[in-house]
Amino acid sequence: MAERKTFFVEVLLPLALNKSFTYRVPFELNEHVKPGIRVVVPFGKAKLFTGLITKVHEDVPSYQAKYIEHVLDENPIITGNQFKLWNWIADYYMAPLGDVMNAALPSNFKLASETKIILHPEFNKNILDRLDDREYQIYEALEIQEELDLKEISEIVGIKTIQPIINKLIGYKVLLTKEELRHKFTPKTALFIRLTDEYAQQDKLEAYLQELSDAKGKDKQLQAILTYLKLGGLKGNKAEFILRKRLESEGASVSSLNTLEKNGVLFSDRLEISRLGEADDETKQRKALSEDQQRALDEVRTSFTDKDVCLLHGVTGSGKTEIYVELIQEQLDAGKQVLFLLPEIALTTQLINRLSAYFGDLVGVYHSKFNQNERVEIWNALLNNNPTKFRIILGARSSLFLPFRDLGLIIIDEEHESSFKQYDPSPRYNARDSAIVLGALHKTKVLLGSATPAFETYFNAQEGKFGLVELNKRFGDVQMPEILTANLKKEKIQKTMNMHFSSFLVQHMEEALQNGEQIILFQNRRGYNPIWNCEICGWTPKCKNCDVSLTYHKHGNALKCHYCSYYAAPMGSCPKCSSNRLKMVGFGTEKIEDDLSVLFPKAKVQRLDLDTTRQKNSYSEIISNFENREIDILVGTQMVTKGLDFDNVSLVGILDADLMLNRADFRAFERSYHLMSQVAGRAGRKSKRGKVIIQTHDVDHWVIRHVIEHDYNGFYKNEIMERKNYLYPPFYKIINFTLKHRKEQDLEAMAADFGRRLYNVFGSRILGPEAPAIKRIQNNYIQVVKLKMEREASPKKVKAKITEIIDKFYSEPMHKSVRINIDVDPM
DNA sequence: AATTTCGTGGGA
DNA sequence: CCCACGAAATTC
Repeated sequence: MAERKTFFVEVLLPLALNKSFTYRVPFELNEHVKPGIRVVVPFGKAKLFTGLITKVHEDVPSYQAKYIEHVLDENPIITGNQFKLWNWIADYYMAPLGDVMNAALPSNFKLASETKIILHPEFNKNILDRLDDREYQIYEALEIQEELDLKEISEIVGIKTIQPIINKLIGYKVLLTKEELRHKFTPKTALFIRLTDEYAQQDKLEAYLQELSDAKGKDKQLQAILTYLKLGGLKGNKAEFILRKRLESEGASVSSLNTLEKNGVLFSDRLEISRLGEADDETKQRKALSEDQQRALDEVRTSFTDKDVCLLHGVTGSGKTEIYVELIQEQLDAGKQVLFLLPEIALTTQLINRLSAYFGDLVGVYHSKFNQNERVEIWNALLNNNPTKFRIILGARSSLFLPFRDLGLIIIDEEHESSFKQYDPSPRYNARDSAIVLGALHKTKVLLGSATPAFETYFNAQEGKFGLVELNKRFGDVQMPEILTANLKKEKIQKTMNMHFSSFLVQHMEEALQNGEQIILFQNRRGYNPIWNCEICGWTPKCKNCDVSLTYHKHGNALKCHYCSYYAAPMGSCPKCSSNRLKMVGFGTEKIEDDLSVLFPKAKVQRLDLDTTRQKNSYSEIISNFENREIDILVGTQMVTKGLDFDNVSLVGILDADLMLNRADFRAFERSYHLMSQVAGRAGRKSKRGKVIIQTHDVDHWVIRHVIEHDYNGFYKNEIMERKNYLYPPFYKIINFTLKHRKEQDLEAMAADFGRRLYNVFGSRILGPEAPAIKRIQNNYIQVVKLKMEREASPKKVKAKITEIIDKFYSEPMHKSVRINIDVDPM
């Protein structure tokens, strides 16, 4: 018999800790432990966690290690390259590896136990007399609920320290705790309907149809059944389930379906649905490339011969997608996988449909709103390198964590988008930059696409680090839109403003509406929502947890905080001076919607922002309504700027350019340029040159001038000098340290101390500490310290120093209660 | 991160 | 003296 070895494993747990934990392997599992395999391990007093084995070894630790409880996988669920990427992200973004794992694994893979409290099975009613009020309350709640978690119990009794009470009740044998491994996932279902077995019989059905058509007032029921049959509900004698929604949209009335169900003709059931495999039947023909596109494609290929990353800089509407399609096809033909990254909101749009039309089932969509089963399905298909499924992954930033086996190309569209950077929760990684690292790990080329490249990217292209290919013409020689400014300063003096609309804009809107053309209005989001203000004393309602004014939401008639869940009812009079002169100031999209209904009572107006798209499908619904021309004017935030192509939009209005230009942020101009030219790109497609009107007080602003002339290059040249002079990216790298604490004074003192320690090492590269514009969020005060370091500095050395300083700082007892968040390359 | 343990100050 | 809370320690 072979020698019995004692193995230990390093297990990575989904916690924000910078270390792994050592567990002992029971002999019978010796054969099953390998790096990359998930295990269930006990943690703390009674918890169970799923963790990932990172290493198997025989080094006996100095403490008594606990045993692994279960092994969950036969084979590793992550690849070596994935693990390398995790480590790179953890190092570069200074995030705990556990956080990276949390971001990387689909939540279906992560099981964590939750402590549940239940009644003791041997519990004896006699003991109830000995319970006090609180204890009795808990008992009572469990009689009703059966199972409660600690937080719920704490809410029921109204105090926070419930552990002693629970322990006492456990001693009395009233309660028990139960540790439960639970899947966080609930499958998505929808209502389906089919004929009952009885009516699925040919003769029975025919007789019934005859009966319906003879009887009076039953045509709707007849029609409902015919619709069901038309959609292929009956296969021989077998009745198939059909999506109820689909029947309804094909003309079966809701009430007749209900009646038929009541009469035992139809039978409905909730079934699990997946979004997989619903691609269009017909595969579209690929479009032939224009001369310009062909040239760009050739240039991209040439660039890839000696550079790993290439920037495709093509104006909106220049047809970058067709070039992507060619490059994807080439990889597919070579049997390789392709990763196509997009900003989250662009994912729900037409691009998916277009690519699915080209590539059918080979496209897998991976993004946060999609169901977990599907994610695991995609994960496993990639892990097994399934040659017939999901060869192209279309996804938001997290899809870069998938287990690619044979990656041939990475495409990042809308590369400049700030949503590629994750802020909360940690890891604060930039998916574009991480994807370039992923490309290097796989020895794969990376293509970045944008109409308005990020400065960092364009800079790298100019320096020759990345290849650069330009597409300056719109596809089919559609003209670039004509951009005009509306002079708010002048109109205010001449009193020709109508609410927030200049007469210039109104006039063009009228014209467009008369021609039956559609309009998009863009309004930057937060900070511009309506707030209340007392005209007499200037009082404004504030959030009680955060240092912000509450904004008014007509929907729900409430004053809400954008940073926490606090809300308040609108007050009739000012609580400070009791006047009733409370007025709304500022204008959000809601207000604009109202104003429009006054200005253009006949036009159909629709809002597109976070509020109106909260429900899952409302976004695509609004978009398709707009496409079908059921909406005349679409008012929206950033959302209207993203990759939407509409044929009938002749006018785009930017309601307030000044607000974005005047932001105190070194990226304010870059962002303004991006936003303005992206929205402008929505105007005018095939037949007619579009018009864009920018409302501003400063019509001669140099950024606006460059937008008008569609001159990215000129804008870049101007702005890059500023960046250089003021030591900003891409010349310098920034790391932000955000300190949070409940007490303002303590925080200020600690932040000053922390800043001083950094200053002692990095000198004038340290800025701050400083309170941000919003200095308190959810009852925590905030201070920010910035580090600006030379691009040439060694990130490894800098980060080692930072880690040293932070560790030292935290080792001093007085600093234990402050939290420090690190944000590398902040956006 | 999420519990468990520790320390302190208020209320009877 | 006890109890509730917040801070600090601990997790293999």
